[in-house]
Amino acid sequence: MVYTEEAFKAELNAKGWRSTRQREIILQTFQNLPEGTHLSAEELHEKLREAGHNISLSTIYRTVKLMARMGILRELELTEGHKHYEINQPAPHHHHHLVCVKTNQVIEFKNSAILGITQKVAEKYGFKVLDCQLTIIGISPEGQRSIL
Amino acid sequence: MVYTEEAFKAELNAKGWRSTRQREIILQTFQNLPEGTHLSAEELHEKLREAGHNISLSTIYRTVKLMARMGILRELELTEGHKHYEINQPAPHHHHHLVCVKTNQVIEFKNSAILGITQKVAEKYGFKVLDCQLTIIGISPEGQRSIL
DNA sequence: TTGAGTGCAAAAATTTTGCATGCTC
DNA sequence: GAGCATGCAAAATTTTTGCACTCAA
Repeated sequence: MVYTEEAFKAELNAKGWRSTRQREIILQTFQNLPEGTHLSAEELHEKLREAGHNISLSTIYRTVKLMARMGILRELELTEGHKHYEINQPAPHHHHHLVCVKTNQVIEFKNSAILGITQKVAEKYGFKVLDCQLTIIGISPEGQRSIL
Repeated sequence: MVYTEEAFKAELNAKGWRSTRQREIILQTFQNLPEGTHLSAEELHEKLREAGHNISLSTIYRTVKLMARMGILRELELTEGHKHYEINQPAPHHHHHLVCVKTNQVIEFKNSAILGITQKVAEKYGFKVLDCQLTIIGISPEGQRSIL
């Protein structure tokens, strides 16, 4: 899935919002990230600065929230203490997370059954689905071995 | 599932931690909440104060984090902007959440297949499971009707 | 007796907001 | 031209931490 600038603009305009340079850049940045990479607001800010784009943190916060509400980004709250965002990929690339409470490691996994469950539940309640996340919290093999 | 004071103490001691009045009270408070109720640190603080227990916010933050790491509480990050905690119920009571990005409403649902998927994934990676949460983010019927 | 746990206040970290200015529609 | 979006700084919110004191093991 590659959102073209035009499609993005059309979707924004349809809701009365506007296409801006900042929003385009942020979308492109997320689309060019290696699969599974997720960034916090601060990390995105830094990455943009490195690329020569001075976009304020306020705008970043406002934009990622907007894009999450549009279903373009997924908002992840894993173990790092702040929110992370990543591109919301459709079915074959869609993944979920396994999180260790001891080592804080995060493993991604895919499972095709989850989407089916999600669609059935959403249909029952009349929801339009933007994203679904199965997060498994547990203790990794390394964590189980550690003394603490 | 009702954790007795003794079982709680034993589990704490087994890891070198201690059973304290504050920890007992917090556990009891969560256990007496109606099913599906989740509280933020601040809400728990207020609830404890109402019940005549003056436990500092610091202790509350430290305790809920500890209990989440023990698997006694689940840490939820739904839409409210801060973490919420609830008792981690075993299978028949275990539930998941459907969240609307427009109205912020949260619906709980149960699904027995999720635990099976979780166990299979955890086994593959050698994880000991503490909790699993399928969170569906979408737009509720009311949200779809709203103009904004 | 030892050191883990608590409370308090201060600090840190993260996110939101008011307002003047800029830019899209 | 109207009003949504941005940037900046300030504020608000949420969470963590240092330290002296308390209490469980």
